[in-house]
Amino acid sequence: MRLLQAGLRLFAAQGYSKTSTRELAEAASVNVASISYYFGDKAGLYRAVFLEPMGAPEDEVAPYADPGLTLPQALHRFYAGFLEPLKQGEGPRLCMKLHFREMLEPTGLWDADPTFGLKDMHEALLSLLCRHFRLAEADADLQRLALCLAGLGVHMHVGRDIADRLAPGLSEGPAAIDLWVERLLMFALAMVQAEAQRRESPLSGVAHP
Amino acid sequence: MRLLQAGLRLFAAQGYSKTSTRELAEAASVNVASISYYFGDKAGLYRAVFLEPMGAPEDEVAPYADPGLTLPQALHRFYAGFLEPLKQGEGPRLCMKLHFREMLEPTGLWDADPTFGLKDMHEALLSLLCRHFRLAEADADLQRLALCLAGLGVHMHVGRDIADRLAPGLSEGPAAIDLWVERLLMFALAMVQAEAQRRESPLSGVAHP
DNA sequence: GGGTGGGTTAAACAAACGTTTGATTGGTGC
DNA sequence: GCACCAATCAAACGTTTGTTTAACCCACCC
Repeated sequence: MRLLQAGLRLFAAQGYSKTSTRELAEAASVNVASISYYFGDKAGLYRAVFLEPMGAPEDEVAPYADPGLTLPQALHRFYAGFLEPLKQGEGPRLCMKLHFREMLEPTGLWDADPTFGLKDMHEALLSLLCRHFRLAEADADLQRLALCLAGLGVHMHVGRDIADRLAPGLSEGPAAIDLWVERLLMFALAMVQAEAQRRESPLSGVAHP
Repeated sequence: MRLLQAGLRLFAAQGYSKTSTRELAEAASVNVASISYYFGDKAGLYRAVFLEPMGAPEDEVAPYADPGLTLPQALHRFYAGFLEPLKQGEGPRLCMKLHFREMLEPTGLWDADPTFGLKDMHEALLSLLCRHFRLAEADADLQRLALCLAGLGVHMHVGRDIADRLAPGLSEGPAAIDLWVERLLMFALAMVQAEAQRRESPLSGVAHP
């Protein structure tokens, strides 16, 4: 159905409310009535676009939740999986963008659970860190670390357009994305190590003015 | 003018296009016509709300662009300045949110320069890193590092709501924000150090599967 | 008191919105 | 040939949008 493609493209590009039904219909080269005919209404089309390409959400988590992996291995899989949509065509990229857009200004779709699969991801990240730090339960500082580690990945998606203007061409092509994964992993490991050092000698905070 | 307050609140909360003029007028307890009377049109009110609290943009950059500062000092000022709005009332917080919203889906206000003051910030960050790494000019890896450092700060603003759901109470009160600044600084320094090590021995990449 | 002008108001405006209608099409089974 | 079905279409629906209109109020000045 061409409406799904047009919906993904337009909703991801300009948001839900700025996209009119007529615009959608014209972009898909179909009649306006087709929207309500196939999806009930505009919100139905949005729902369909939003939920369609979502397989099992645990597929996202599984690769790096494996307890057998070392920390660098797990984090590498984490970032590689996170940035993988950037390597493929514009389809998966737009899909990611749409999801992050929904996250930043919910249309009410997942009002009940605005954290979506994010919750799972965060918990997987936490348990991974718990294992590494040999902690039974995550404390506040581990939460902070986990949020920053995830933020590194999220930032690559939501800030991509701006980053491309500030430093053009840094995400061009699959090879560039692979390089990003490498760097993110390096930064992430450095952050984990810094947190570990802080835990050993809590007073090692850098002297600030 | 109550319209400015209502505009800030509503525009920041639900975006430009989802906020109607009648909603704005009712929230401000004024007549609908007042919007065009005082601001010309809805876009004028948005412009006023958006630009009003902006002093000189170089004030944002100046504190940490000083070449006399050490790297930890400069980065501390950077993050402290970045998160300071979070410590104040909801006014500055909403203002920040509005600006980041504009960044993620431009209404056309700064279409000419969608990077806004971000460009200045990024360049200041780059020159700071250049000094630290004794580089004449920033290369791609330095750009990547700068983007990640900035992303750490940006993430605190755009991801605050979601982070609060994933790990509630981590940003409650000025003391918690100060702690965040400390941690972000620690992570940032760790990332810079990791990049420095990588530059010394380029092959020190972690073995990944 | 009468006029002046800024501020406010309800009402109206055209345009765009999401949605529905009823007619038309083209293929399928009988 | 005829009935049936899903699919598509132009047109119209009623509502909401942003904006404008014209009247009104009230303090002020000559």
